[in-house]
Amino acid sequence: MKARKRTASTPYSILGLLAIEPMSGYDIHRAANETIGHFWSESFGQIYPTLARLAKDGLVRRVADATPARAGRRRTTYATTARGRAALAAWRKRPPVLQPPRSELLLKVFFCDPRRAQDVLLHVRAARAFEQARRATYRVWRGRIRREAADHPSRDAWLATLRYGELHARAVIQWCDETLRAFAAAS
Amino acid sequence: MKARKRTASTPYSILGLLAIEPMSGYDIHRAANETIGHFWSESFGQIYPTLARLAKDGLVRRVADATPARAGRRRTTYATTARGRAALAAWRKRPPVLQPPRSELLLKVFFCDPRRAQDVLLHVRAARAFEQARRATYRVWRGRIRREAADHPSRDAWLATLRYGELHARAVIQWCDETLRAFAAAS
DNA sequence: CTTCACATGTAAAGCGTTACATGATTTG
DNA sequence: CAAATCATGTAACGCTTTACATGTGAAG
Repeated sequence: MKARKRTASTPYSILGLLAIEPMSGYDIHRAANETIGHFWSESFGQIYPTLARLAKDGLVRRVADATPARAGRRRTTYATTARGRAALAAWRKRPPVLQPPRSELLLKVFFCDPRRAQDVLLHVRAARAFEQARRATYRVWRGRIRREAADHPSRDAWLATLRYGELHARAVIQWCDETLRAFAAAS
Repeated sequence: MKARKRTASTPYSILGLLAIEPMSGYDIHRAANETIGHFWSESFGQIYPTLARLAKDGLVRRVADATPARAGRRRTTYATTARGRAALAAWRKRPPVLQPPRSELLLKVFFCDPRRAQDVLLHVRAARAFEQARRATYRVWRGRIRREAADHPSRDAWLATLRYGELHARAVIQWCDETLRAFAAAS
């Protein structure tokens, strides 16, 4: 009779997406990439088994396809149930578990050999380019939210997570610039 | 004859710390928390088995204790070998694998019910307090590096990772403030 | 004499990705 | 008809944490 672990937020990420709109597993994967991709990710290997479990537990249910498959195999669309939305609300209230941060880039910087700094600065430049590219993505997303979700009740919440991405990208780019300058001066 | 996975950076984080100074497994855990803790973490369950494997592979070796145990069980101190340092240098050159970001806080914000926004804003306030506290830690660390590593060749690299933490904390705090303001205005 | 800090290690379980298997339909 | 896209699902593997097991010496 021990307290089980219950840390996994994968079921809730799925529940949350289905609460916005009924979707198939395939859609969930795409929607995750296109909306919460800068701070969350789910693979098919997680999505399909989790959907099956949620359905068994009565937190989601199969529904008729609103948008039937355009091509390929027959799809299975899921929607949340009242119990599913209640579970989501309860999860939302619980304080988020902050996962230990892990940045291999910073690890390489920390263990950087000053005589071989160029090896690592290459990675810093790549990181800068990556964040710069993401900034462009964020601009696209911002336009999409403004156009397609102008009156949606969750609009402000979506803009807030987007804003996080922008501020994060700005901070990373500034850090890359400062670091590149500091090591250029040193060499 | 397939290409094996080889993603794990745990052995390199250990190798990197041992390259700075010979240490025991217990020390590695503490050093990780006190120097790279804002972007990396290792648990004992990883450290001890990894140390054993690295020793077997000849990348680290047991050495006599420089600082013998002050209390408790006899400790085992490890140092890097030439092969270990070579492996570390090779790893440093490889582009870092960027791990999919996962922020449960942002997930809760994204799936926030606008009518129950207070539930989530509580988490935002906690996150702000957390980052604020970390800022104080960073000030302590900065002083320690200036005092104790003034002439260490890796000084600039260590300051760079510290600077990352500071910029990150600043960005998060700004985001928290903006978000709290936006939702206060809306309610 | 009990508690705390030091110290090492193993076992189990959870989480997550990757690779693989399968298959239908559209597009070139 | 080949390739791309849509779509679902399983199996294997690897990484990491948590819990447990064990034991010592110092401090209060």
